[in-house]
Amino acid sequence: MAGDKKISMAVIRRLPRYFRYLYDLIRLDIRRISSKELSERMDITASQIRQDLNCFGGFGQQGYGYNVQSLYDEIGRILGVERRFSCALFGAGNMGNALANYENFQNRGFDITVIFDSAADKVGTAIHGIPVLHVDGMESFLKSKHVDIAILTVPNRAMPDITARVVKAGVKGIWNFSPTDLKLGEGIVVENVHLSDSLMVLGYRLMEQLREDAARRK
Amino acid sequence: MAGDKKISMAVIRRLPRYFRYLYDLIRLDIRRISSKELSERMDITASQIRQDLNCFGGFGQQGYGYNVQSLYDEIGRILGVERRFSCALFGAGNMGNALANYENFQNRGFDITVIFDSAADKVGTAIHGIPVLHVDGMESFLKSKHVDIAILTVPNRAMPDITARVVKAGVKGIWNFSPTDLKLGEGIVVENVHLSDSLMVLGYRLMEQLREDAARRK
DNA sequence: ATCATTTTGTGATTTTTTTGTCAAAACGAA
DNA sequence: TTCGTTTTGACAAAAAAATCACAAAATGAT
Repeated sequence: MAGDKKISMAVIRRLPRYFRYLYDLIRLDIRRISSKELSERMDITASQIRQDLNCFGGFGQQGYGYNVQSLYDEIGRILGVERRFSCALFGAGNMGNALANYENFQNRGFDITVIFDSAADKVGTAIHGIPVLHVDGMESFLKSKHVDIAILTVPNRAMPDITARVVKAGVKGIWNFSPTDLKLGEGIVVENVHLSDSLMVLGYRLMEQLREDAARRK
Repeated sequence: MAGDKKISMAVIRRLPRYFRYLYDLIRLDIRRISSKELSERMDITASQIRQDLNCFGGFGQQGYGYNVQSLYDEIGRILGVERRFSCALFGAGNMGNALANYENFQNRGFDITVIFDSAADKVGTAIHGIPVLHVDGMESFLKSKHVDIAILTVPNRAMPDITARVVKAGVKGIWNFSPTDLKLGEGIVVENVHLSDSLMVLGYRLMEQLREDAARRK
């Protein structure tokens, strides 16, 4: 049952997907589901589903399956959706703007409380009601207000400086949108969103696919 | 040597990262590098680097290491950076705007040639010089102009319709920014960017880290 | 209440991925 | 050239992840 040996990252990264599918089921008013049926919807094996869920405890019932609502609640609890994190957004450029305006994050428990930038025409304004402050003032801000997560959408060249200062100020989580890989000490959690890497992989796979299509059509 | 047995996705997903590091080395005017030194910079094992690179052929030289420039060129060639893809962006919201304005994608060979939206106040305008057309006209547009990739940043509810139409129009690659998982037939390449999944994983890992910190401090 | 059916949880097995190891190749100093 | 050093490429071993397979539990129809 609820064994407490280290859960692998592969499993963790699948949890949000389960969470989304379960939410869909709730909206469809489906009350129970077997690993088999879920596996068909999600296009993974039933065995994997059972194994994944069992990392956290026996949520299912033999001969019945899983109760959708309570499984949803359990996964939500594991992912900590009820918890709230205070976030500071660095960089009010294109991506920064998009993130600041994206309400879903607030709904998911991530509150962007402040935006830092260095452009004179942005400092003093507000985006989606969130004040934009000059990045020079980050230390004093972070000293008075607790911030859990720094969301980094600053240009590459600014990354080393900003990162070092953010970490020094005690921020423990980083959501990184720059292509830079952050090499940070123990105790800092970094989650990267490398859009250009993703795009390059898409390009590679698409080329491969087109090559395959051409070969078949030959 | 250049064996042609299927390259695993795990390897492919690491290539853009090698590519970035090699570019950094070029800018630092470093001409040659051993797997050992690269492994220290990238924080992976030298063995993995050698194994990864050998999937595509013997780029290195014993006693010398790898020539940075030619390795960079090789990986670029594998990733197809010289190829150009024509892209259509669907959704001129926050994320759509950010992507349309992000010049790096154009530089990487992905040309956004058109933007589709359904909002009356957006249709007819241009974003970053790219015309915004009404989504109703996508079929006729896609019939006359070839489009390789659809970039989807439309609301969830619009996804099923847009996806079906895009695929029907012959688009072969999809860069998906919606939380929806696309279940499409063979021959369509989908690359997902699930921002909220990434954020949830960050939240989970951060919670875990904070718990650990607390335990140590106890 | 009985029993055939469903379906989980779990240990075993297989597959995939990563890491370790070393002979052979190339280097570069003397 | 010669020889000790460096470093790859390839293979072997280990670790991690996914899948299989089945006993045991619960269901639900009769």
